[in-house]
Amino acid sequence: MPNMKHIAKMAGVSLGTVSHVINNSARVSEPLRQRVLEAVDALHYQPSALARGLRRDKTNMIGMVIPDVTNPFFPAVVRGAEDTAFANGYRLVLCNTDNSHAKEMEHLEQLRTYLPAGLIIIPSSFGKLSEEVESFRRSGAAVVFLDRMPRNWKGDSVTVSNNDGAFRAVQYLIQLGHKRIACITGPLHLPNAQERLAGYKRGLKLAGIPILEDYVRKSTFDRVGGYNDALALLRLRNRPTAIFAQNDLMAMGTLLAIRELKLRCPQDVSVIGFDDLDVTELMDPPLASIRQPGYQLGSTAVQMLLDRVNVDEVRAAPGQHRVLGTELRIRESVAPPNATIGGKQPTR
Amino acid sequence: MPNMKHIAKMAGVSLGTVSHVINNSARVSEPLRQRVLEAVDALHYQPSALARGLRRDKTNMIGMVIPDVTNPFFPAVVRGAEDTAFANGYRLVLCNTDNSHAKEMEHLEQLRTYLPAGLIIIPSSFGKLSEEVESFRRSGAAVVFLDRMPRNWKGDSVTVSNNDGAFRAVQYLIQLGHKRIACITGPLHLPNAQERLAGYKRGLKLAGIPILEDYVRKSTFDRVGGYNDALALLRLRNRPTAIFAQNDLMAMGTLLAIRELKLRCPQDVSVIGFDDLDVTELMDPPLASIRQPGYQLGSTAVQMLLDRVNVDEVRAAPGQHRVLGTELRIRESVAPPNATIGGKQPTR
DNA sequence: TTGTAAGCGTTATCAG
DNA sequence: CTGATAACGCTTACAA
Repeated sequence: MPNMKHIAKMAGVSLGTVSHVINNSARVSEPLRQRVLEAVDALHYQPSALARGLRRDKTNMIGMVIPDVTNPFFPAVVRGAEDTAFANGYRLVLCNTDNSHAKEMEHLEQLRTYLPAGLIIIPSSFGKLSEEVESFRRSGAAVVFLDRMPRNWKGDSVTVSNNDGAFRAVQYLIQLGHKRIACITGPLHLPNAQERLAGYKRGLKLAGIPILEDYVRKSTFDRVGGYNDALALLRLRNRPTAIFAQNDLMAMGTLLAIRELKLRCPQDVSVIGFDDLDVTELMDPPLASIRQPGYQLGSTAVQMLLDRVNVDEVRAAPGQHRVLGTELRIRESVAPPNATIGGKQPTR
Repeated sequence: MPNMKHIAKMAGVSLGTVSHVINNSARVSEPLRQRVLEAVDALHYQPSALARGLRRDKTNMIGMVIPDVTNPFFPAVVRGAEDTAFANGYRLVLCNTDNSHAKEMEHLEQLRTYLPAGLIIIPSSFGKLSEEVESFRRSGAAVVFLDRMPRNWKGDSVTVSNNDGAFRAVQYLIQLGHKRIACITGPLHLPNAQERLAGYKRGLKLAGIPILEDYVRKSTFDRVGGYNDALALLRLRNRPTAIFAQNDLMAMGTLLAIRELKLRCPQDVSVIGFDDLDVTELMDPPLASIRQPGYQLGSTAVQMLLDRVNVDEVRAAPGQHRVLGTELRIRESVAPPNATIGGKQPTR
């Protein structure tokens, strides 16, 4: 592969001049500039990102740490981040933590040694994380937390209005006449799960409906979790008439559990999710959900990160917490309790 | 951040010795070894991946180029790749090409300057691609094509039995009594789309059913594409009784088109997809599909790549073409033509 | 077994 | 405006 020396020789100039031309770091006379550019073109020269990074103490990579690409909510986020990063000349290094603290830490330690320009992280644990994240900042990388963050985080973050979204979901169910409303939560050490739970409770409280312990099931943010905890809920003597699942994957598990028990959704049980994945409208029944702007979450995170890295006024500014809105999407998986749906055949 | 010099000073040894301890590249006396290790621990030292890569002419990154994480088939592949890479100490750099040749090339050019150990690519174009890929190999990176590859590619690849999968889908439809079977294809410059089309035609031919041009719609591998071309098919005077969509996203679009025209699936039109995404069983109606082993595709690709990089016997071996099997998954979206489904209410 | 030093491909400083 | 030259942090002959 050609390097700067080759270019310099071919163009008959010094190394420094080549560098200056490539980086516009000093005025170079037009004839020399041209010769350099021609050589670059002729040899298909691309500067070594490694050497450059080593020298500059910073690369054009952005580390992105997420729990699991396989959860359909995250790809949209990743895509938003990737697009914005790419448009600005940055590259994304994707890391799956698989919800494991150990994996998360290992990824971070490794990532740091590449001197990325920044780090975007959807954390799945909060133990020694802050410490590790601190050393990213010390090494000059900008850090943005996405979707969730440690309690005491003072830096940049982008999240969604979890509490509000959950609140409105519950409010809508109540408005339909539901009183026995259950909630399947994500792992409660995750702030977003907590916030959604808080929103759920707020909704019930406001309507004067007592919060039953049995109706709150701590689960995992996946289909299996939703399935298992929905089964448990549906087997209660005092079965809920509506279930709010804290994400769509769990809502899907809930639908499966409802089928399993030969119940019907929404006639016997209403279900509402959170995320509003693309497939919700195609489901049986179409799943009501709280929409989260995944793509925007990712692209906003990268934008904030790059501003902090490149914009002088922002570099030293205090941490920004950006909160994006959520939106209730009503679909056929919710109905009044014990409703016979007018004009519609029961779905299977 | 601490570097090797710090460790050397702290342990009272030379730079070279530290390096030897860290890489096990030479026998170092136990006492020195211990002192080095202690210093490493005390300072939380991590070698700079940039410096190391620059010196070794190779990093522990694997570039992964895919069309779009947002297509739910790819995350499984990415996840399989990520897991296997991580387990072997490698990191994945993810690049979305958005099905654009330009983006693809730009990603590749940039990627190469990081001297990745390898490249896994699901190509979305084939123009100057081979050329660029060649320079990866010259720079010492192993390259594995995934899911599709250029005609003349002689290196490693992992694909699935596209032709066979499509063939069996069509065969099944025919067996149910269908004669008017349409096919919505992906972009035909993509080999996998071609193969699936060939499998479709093979199935029809074998049954002596003529292949109608009107029944083959060249589309794009997304929901909108499926929707539009399904609409066109469903408006034909001689409407097909079954539609084979070359991926699940297009099959979903097809279901939407069917609803739009107030037809019913499967009573009026049977639909079968390709991919077998996780959500298929929850759809309305549950979507029949050809299963592709996404995760395995990704993990196999990384495995092949690492073998070529690290295993002496493999390094110089001729390119391997691994083909993974597909599997027909029957679900309620297919039925005999004009069937009144016994005991079931028509779905909506 | 351990230390020394060259060099990987850049950038940045400093003379000229 | 241009050219030497010293880092950046590491690996790897080679010398001691």
